[in-house]
Amino acid sequence: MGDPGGTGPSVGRGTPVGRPKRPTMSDIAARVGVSQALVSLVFRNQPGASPDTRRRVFQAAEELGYRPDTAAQLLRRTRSRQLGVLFTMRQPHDVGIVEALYPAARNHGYTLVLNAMVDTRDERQAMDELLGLRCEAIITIGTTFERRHLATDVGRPSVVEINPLTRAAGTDVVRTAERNGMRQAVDHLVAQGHRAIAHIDGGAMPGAEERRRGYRAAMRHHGLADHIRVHPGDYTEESGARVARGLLARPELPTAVIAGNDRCAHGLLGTLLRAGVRVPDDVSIVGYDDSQLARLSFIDLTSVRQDAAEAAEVAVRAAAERLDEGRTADRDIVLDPTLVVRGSTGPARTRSTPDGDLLR
Amino acid sequence: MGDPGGTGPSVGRGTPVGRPKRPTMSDIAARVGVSQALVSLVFRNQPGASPDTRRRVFQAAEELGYRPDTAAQLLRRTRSRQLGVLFTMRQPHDVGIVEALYPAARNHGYTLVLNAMVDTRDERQAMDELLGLRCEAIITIGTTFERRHLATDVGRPSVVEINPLTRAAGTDVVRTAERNGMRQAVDHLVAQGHRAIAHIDGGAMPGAEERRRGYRAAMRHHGLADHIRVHPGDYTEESGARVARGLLARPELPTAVIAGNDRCAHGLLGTLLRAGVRVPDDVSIVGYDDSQLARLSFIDLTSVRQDAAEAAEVAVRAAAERLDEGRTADRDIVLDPTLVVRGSTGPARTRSTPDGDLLR
DNA sequence: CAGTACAACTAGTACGTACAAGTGCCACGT
DNA sequence: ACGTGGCACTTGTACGTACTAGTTGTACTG
Repeated sequence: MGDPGGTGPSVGRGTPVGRPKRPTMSDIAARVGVSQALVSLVFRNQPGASPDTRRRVFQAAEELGYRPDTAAQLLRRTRSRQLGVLFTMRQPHDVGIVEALYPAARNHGYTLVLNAMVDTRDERQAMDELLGLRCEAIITIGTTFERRHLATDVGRPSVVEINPLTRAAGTDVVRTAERNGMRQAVDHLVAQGHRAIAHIDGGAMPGAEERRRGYRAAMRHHGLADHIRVHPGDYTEESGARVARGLLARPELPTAVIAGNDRCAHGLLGTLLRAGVRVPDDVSIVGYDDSQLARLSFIDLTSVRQDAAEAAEVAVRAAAERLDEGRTADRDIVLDPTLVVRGSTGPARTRSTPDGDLLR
Repeated sequence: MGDPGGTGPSVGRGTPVGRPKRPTMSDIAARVGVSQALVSLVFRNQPGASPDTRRRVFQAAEELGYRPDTAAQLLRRTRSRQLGVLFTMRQPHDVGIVEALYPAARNHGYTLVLNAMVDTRDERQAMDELLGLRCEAIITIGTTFERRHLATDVGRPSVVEINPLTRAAGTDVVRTAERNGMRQAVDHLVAQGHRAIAHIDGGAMPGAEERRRGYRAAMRHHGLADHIRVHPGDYTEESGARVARGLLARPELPTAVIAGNDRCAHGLLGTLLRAGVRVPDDVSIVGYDDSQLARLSFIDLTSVRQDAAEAAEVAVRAAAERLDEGRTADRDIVLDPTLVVRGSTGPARTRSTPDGDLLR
């Protein structure tokens, strides 16, 4: 703490022990008998070197075990063409987005620099590292991006937020039409005869508030305002499990539950199954994200799909627009989700208890 | 492909559009009225600047929104003190190790550079990026590290492999005493009266072969050679699900199954539960890794714990020994796992079918 | 045959920082 | 008065690459 230089063993502080220094372009140049500048040309694949020379340069590079020095390249280049990615590794859907970012970035001629947010490092620190590496733009995934992290406006990078917690001015946002997604989920359940449809919300997690509102609106639209039940939760399995235990303690289960995300749905599903509740015969469950979890054969979750590849592509394009085309106005990009129906939803059960509700 | 310079829109190729260049140490120096070298001293927290000057430097830095340029630092410094991490984001246990690496690296005065292996990028490419960033050592987690990726021995970085697929010469290895872990798992089950204990192996995944052998040895040790059943699988949920379906199709289930890892156990558990099999009453299940999955209340998996924090700490220390203390001999560090008993294992069921086997 | 165009190259410098080797100044001791 | 030592600071250079502005040599044009 408060030790920018880092604290460590003093032994060997000066030079990595016994490590020969790596070959540079000049070494290659000397070996081939040309200038360093020409070697640089060859590696950048630019005109100005004969085919024969190119071959010899590549061969010498191979023989010497040459690797371009990214630090030097970054320092010298006018553009770094690097995009920083701030993300968490614990949400399967976020991981999917990161994976999709690689090809998307490549398509636009950019390189990614990952920076995971883990408990032991705060957002500020992660951000600093990315900026230190000259990232031209930062893409955040599902994080609380705080604008104050950027000390001043001088040299401030572009920021694109995917599914952000809160929307900040001066940034582009790529988000899902949560209202639409919730509407599809409720429509689907209602079409199957469900009326008592509960929702486990995501509390203060990204997108949770809109999903909550979307759920309420969709329920009202179907004249089911009286059946609105929002159970507080978050985006973890345990929140789903906790709500499940709460529901089991009551005399009557809802016939369907829409979870805040797939992990939450997983916890709900697992806990209900353990308690002998049949899914979807007794209770239908809908998840959110359509992450890999939802697709597992024994989970087989109906889920609101957010297309990770599309979000990634759109986010990179937004960054490219700012960097390459000079756009300065903020963009708010809303992607439409799609309900993917699987085995966790089915027709509403006929209530067996003497209750006023009728089937359908 | 074959376009090292990257292909992208030609617009704005030269300079990020409308972006003022970031402040440097010289800017701070000019503002405070000192030399750039002194500013450098201040940031490195080295002696040679008066308290008053330090304060003014920091203040000017704040006002200008200065951020140190990592590229320039890397280029100039004799040591980068960076460790590259090659990992996959799909195994919860591996994610746990990555998280634990951050504090471990900090303790030894190192910084981490992450590089995720995703389907769209091969190992070779990821490796090159890390080396380009001057990482002094590479830590791989559960990957097939191929030595040929390092073109020559010149400037070759140290490599520490955590749970590698195959052991390569010239690298340090941090691995788990799989035999020991399997022994504990089998001992535990046998103590509960189990005899028909099956194993779903991890196929060609890291550590799988040793776990398989450990299982066989432990079974033989208990005189249960006749009950050895190895079902081929891998480290995914679906492999566990597949084996579950296979088991269900047979007349008799084993009374216990040891899965190759937690994800596999999860698939097994989920599929069995769905089929009405009670766990642990009908079948006991043991996982491997003790990842977050195992700890979920509705999964509650008895699992062989590999301590991620310990593995991370030991791996960083191994790298530091080579880099700071000049060790050159390979080290093979074996960590002992611990069985964590949870609710997925219990006493063996009494067979209800007319079968020669007796209880216990 | 002079002039020109082009391919194939080289020289020189800048990027932002770290580090080695100074320089000036003041307090101190004798 | 003179040296001595330490503090606070500066100068100069190097890191490895990219990019601009040349400089050759050769073939081609009219």
